[in-house]
Amino acid sequence: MGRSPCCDESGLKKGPWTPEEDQKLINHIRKHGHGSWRALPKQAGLNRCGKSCRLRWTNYLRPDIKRGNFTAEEEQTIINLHSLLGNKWSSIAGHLPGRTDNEIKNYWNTHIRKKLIQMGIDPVTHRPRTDHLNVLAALPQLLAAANFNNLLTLNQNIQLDATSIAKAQWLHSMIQLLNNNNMTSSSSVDINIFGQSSFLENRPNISENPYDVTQSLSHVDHQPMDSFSSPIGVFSHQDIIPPLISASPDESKQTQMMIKNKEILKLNEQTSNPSSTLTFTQDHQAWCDIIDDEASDSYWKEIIEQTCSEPWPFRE
DNA sequence: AAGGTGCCCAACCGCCCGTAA
DNA sequence: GTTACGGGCGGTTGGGCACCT
Repeated sequence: MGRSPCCDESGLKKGPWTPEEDQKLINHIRKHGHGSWRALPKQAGLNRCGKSCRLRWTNYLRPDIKRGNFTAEEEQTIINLHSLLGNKWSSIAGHLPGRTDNEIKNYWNTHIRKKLIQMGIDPVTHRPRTDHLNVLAALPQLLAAANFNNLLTLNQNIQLDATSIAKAQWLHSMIQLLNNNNMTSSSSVDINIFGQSSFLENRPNISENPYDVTQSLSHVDHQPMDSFSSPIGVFSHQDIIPPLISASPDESKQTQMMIKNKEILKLNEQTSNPSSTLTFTQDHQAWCDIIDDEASDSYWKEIIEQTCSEPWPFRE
C-alpha cells in the first residue's frame, strides 16, 4: 500500500541548498515551469529529489515570497485565523499574500505561541489558561472572560473564543436568512457583523472597562423588535456579536480574510433584498459552500452538514 | 576567550488525498 | 476495486547563530 518515499534513492543530496543549486532551479522553472516535480531534478541537472525541489521553490525561491518580519496586522490575522482554523497553516497562508505556510508555522511556534502563553492565553484553544502556574498571571484576562462568559452562559451557553463567536455569527446569519425568507415584509435588519469599527465602540452607556460587556449587552433585553431567538439563545440583530477582527484605522490594511466576510455580507444583502435573483435554495447552498470551505471543527461541521443535508423547510 | 544554552528557521519526514491507469 | 503516482500538508529535526556565564 502506498508508495516509497521519493527521496529514498541513494546518492541524492540532502541538506541546505547552495546558491548554484538555487540558480539551476530558478533558471529551469523560469524556462520550463516546474511541470512534474519528480522529473524536474534530472531535467534541471540537480542531484536532489523532486520533493526537495518543490519545497525549496515554494518556501524560498518563489518570486512572490515576501521576506522580512511579520507586521502587527499580519500577526493579528494569523492569530484570528488560527483561532478559527487551527493548525491549518496552508489555509492561513492563503490569507497572507507572500507568506508561506512553513514561514507562518515557524512564526507561530517561535513567536506568537509564546506571546499568547505569556498573556495567559492557551494557544490551542485561544481561551484563558486555567493551569495553576498561570492563574495569577492571567487573572485579569480570566476575570474579564468570566464576566463575559457568565453573561453569555445565562442566555446561550456560549463561550468566549473566536471560534464560538464565528459560529454564533454564522448561526445568527442563517437565522436571519430564515427570518427574512419567512417574513415577506421583514424589517430591514442590518447586521453588519464585520464592518464595525470595533465591538465595544459606539455603544451607549458603555463601561470604562472594555471587558465589562454587561452594560453594552444589557440593552438587548429592551429591544424585542430587533431580537430573535435561536437554538443557542437570543440575539440582538444590531450588535450583540463582535467582529472577528477589530478593524484597523487604515482600511487598506485589511486582510484577505475580509474577502470571505464580504462574501457573507454580500449574501446577507442579497437575501435581504427582495429583488435578489438568488433563490432561497441557492442561498442555502451558497452559505453551506462558504462556511464549509474553511470549517474544520467537527462539531461545527456536524451543524453544517446537518443543515446542508436536511430537507430545507422552505424549499420552493 | 571558551564552553554552554537556547532560539530560529530551512529542510526533512511521514502521512494523507486525489487521480489516473 | 486496486495500485501507484504526484503533490500537499502538518509535525519534527538539526545546523547555525546569538547570548549568557
